[in-house]
Amino acid sequence: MGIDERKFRILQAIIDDYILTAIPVGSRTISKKYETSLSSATIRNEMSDLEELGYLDQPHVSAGRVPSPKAYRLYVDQLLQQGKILAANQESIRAHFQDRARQMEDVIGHAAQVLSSLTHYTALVMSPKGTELRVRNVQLVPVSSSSALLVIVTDGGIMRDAVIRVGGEMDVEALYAISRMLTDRLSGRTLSEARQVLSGEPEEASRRQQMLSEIAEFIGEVEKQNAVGKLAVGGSSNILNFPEYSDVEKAKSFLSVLETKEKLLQLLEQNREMAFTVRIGPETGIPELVDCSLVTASYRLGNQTQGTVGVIGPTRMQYGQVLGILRAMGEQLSRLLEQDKE
Amino acid sequence: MGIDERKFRILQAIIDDYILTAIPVGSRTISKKYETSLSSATIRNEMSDLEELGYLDQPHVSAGRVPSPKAYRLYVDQLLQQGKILAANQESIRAHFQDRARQMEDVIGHAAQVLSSLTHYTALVMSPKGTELRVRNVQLVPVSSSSALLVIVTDGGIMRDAVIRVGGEMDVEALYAISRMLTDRLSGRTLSEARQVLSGEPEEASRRQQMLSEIAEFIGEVEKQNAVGKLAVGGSSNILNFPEYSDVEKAKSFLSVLETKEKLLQLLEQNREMAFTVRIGPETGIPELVDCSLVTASYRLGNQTQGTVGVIGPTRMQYGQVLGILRAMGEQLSRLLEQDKE
DNA sequence: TGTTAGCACTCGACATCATTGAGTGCTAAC
DNA sequence: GTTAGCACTCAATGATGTCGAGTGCTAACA
Repeated sequence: MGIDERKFRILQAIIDDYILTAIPVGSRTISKKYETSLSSATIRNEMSDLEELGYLDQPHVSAGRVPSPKAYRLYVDQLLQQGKILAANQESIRAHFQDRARQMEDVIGHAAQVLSSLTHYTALVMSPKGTELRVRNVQLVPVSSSSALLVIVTDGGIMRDAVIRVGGEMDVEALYAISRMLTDRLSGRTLSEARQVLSGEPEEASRRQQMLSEIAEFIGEVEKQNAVGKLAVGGSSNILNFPEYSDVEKAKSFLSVLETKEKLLQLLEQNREMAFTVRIGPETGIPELVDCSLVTASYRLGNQTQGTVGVIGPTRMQYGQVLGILRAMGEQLSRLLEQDKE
Repeated sequence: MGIDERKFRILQAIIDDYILTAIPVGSRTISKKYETSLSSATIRNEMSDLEELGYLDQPHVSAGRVPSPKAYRLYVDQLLQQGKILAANQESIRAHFQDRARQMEDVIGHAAQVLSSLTHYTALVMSPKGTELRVRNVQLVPVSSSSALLVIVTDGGIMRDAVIRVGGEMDVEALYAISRMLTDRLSGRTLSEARQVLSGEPEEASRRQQMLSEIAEFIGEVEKQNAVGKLAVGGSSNILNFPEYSDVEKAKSFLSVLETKEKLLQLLEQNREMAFTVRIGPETGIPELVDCSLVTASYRLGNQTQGTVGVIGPTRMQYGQVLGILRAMGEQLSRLLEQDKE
């Protein structure tokens, strides 16, 4: 038994209605609101078939039907295939980024807020990872007589800093000379290459040598920190708008997941190359999120995925709308990166 | 009618019990668990008095009594007066900060996590404000041929950066010269002084002049951004552990407040000079937090308050314990600042 | 004058029970 | 293949009764 066109229409009607109301939908509802040419009895037969096929679940015997993850999957695939994901709200989103924020962290925080208020779901925004960053410039800035600030400029426009102890005093000129030397030696290399270059230095136990190894160590830390992007979460409390989370226990476990950023990052990492991903219920792989869906879109610089924006909500999510908004947001962020790069 | 010693003991017993159980406490409970030498009838008389005095509320006529904010206030004042706030968990907190985090933002985020997991309430940690920062060093680091990264080192060890457009090309040496000039001119000044110095420059429409004014503008932004500290929130979902928030509507409004960081910052700003503050229920001034309390402690560098750590929980909070933990956390953060300063 | 025992009263919490209504599955007729 | 009809199921709702914790008051006691 396959799923013919009429079955599909009915399924779609059920999903649409359930997304709107969160109430199990019965045969009469469909017959009255969507398929007026069919009687409820006919619908019942079809629904019975759809249940057998695994597209519908029945909370209990005398309740209406509820779409299963499999149904949402079909629904979304259809959506994606049709390529109907228009970049909605383009203008309104752009408006939110008028005042150029200088720091990436502000940008992703802001983006998460905007996204959550547009969708009414919980928003996740991941900043660019830094694995492939290349060094452009290295500079030591004197802080006190015995310490200096190490600034590493990379091509991401991103920059990291740390206070490095300079054994004994070292004057401005000396620091400057070292900076030039380091820049010469390291520029164009990735962070891990740079670290290797520094570590490979001959072991002369001089002050300078000690400083270099401290720098190498620091680069290692930066690498580690940057290997995972930063994450901003917006609208965590939005989930409580939905009746499926009026159970406090459920809400709590959901919110707890939001607080462990590692899990979320891992989640956003998967399939990061895809322009869009939709993970429905169990597909998220996180037990606490079994009746949530995660929709993500990537943003890019050139051809390379830089980061991911996503939305988490109940499985009965307004997929079409969310995909549209995510697309717009992704494009906006891509554009932002572009112009930062200049 | 005053509040004699026995009344106070009874009130304290009621508060202690209610903090533990969240169940309105009746006269028999007190007579059995706390004041075994008195009968429940006597306790009842005293409780009746205490209610009349405004220290107790009665949810409904045949229920036990619940402490009013006024009661908590008395309780806490007593606690504070006795100076019994020992820095608890000193060691365990110190252990959490073993691996020195380099960036202030990581530190406050981490602190919020630790604080929330120790107290089981929601934690707030505010980073140092930067109003009174003094410039130590200014450096322009070349990024591309037409832009440079501006790095300003201040005495907070804190540093801000931005990409500045350099009109036309400018070689490394030129940037370096400008950096030295700026450092000479600005070091020792506060940010706002520095901005004034730059803005006061004669209007020569040269490239350099344009760059300087861009720098001045940037300093202005930094000032604005830094005027409010950064805020980290930890354990937002902890509030759901408490029965008073098993009502989803309440939980939602609480969590919504947590998402508007401005309000929280404002809250933490008040009385920032105090070593400790305790705001109970309505005293917070935020309607959504009427049955929450906010306890804060400050951390310092020298004699100056740098930032604030705080805990939000239900009014029936374990004030003693929380104050102890906050104190320890504050001291730990102060120490951290100290050693960063070196 | 303060303390206590006793007692009537109140009221939320909880369990029970009947009612209602939405929805199904099945069958027979169209 | 579609539809009307009907019996059946079951969650939700609301009424009812009981239970128990807790109070306030009074009278007796030390």
